[in-house]
Amino acid sequence: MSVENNKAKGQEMKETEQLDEETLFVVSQTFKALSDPTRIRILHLLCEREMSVNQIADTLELRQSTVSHQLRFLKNLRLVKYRRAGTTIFYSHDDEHVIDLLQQTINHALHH
Amino acid sequence: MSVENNKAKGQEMKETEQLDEETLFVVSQTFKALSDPTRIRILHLLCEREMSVNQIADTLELRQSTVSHQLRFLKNLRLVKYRRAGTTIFYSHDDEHVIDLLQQTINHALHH
DNA sequence: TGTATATATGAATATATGCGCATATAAGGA
DNA sequence: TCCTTATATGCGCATATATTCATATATACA
Repeated sequence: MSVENNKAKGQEMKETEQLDEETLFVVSQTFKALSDPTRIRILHLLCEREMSVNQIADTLELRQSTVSHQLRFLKNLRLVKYRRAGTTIFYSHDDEHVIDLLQQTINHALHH
Repeated sequence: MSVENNKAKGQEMKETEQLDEETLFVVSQTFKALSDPTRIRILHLLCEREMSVNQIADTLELRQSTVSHQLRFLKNLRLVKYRRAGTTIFYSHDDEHVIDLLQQTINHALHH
């Protein structure tokens, strides 16, 4: 968790200072989550409302296993959460910051 | 390339509407550029000032060829630009939006 | 032209990633 | 309990990616 660097001091990162490994890992993981078209489509769907695995698969025309695999990926990074209702599991987004990054970038791309 | 979607109308993306392929591609490429620790370190360096290939390699303790390969990647996405000075080539960032995404995410990671 | 320095590039390799199939698990109902 | 539905997961394949080595290119200068 803590390292022998600037983060320990709890202050702003100075410009030239190098990033500590943990920060580098977290940042790269965050962007990696958003670097795959399938995951982007899933997260974009979940921006608006929770959906079951099959609903997502049907909507995006993906195999159930593909969706499940990617949801596990997103769940491990705590970008989505879920609730069970009988045999159905509803997923929803769980990281406002990441959703924000996604929306910003989508809007930026749409407006050239 | 084009789909029966909303972007054609040139209006804001409605919530549930699906992303067209081109937008999906641009967005995923953008995040992919930021998903690698080496590229993050390079871009983070270039946030402050322009640097030559060797300066980057020395600072980050990377091989010259590694830096050069990644700079080509970033250059192809127009995230960096360069200027030549003799035999030395100075690189600098060239996409404020992407630098913004990076800074946001670094700060978010640093402040938990 | 020849040498030195800086950068770029191609090929090879190792690793990571995304997907699909088949199957396992879990919950609900007859 | 058996059957059905919904979801999760292990494995393997194909492909993508990052890095390194060796070498090519480019510029400056003697």
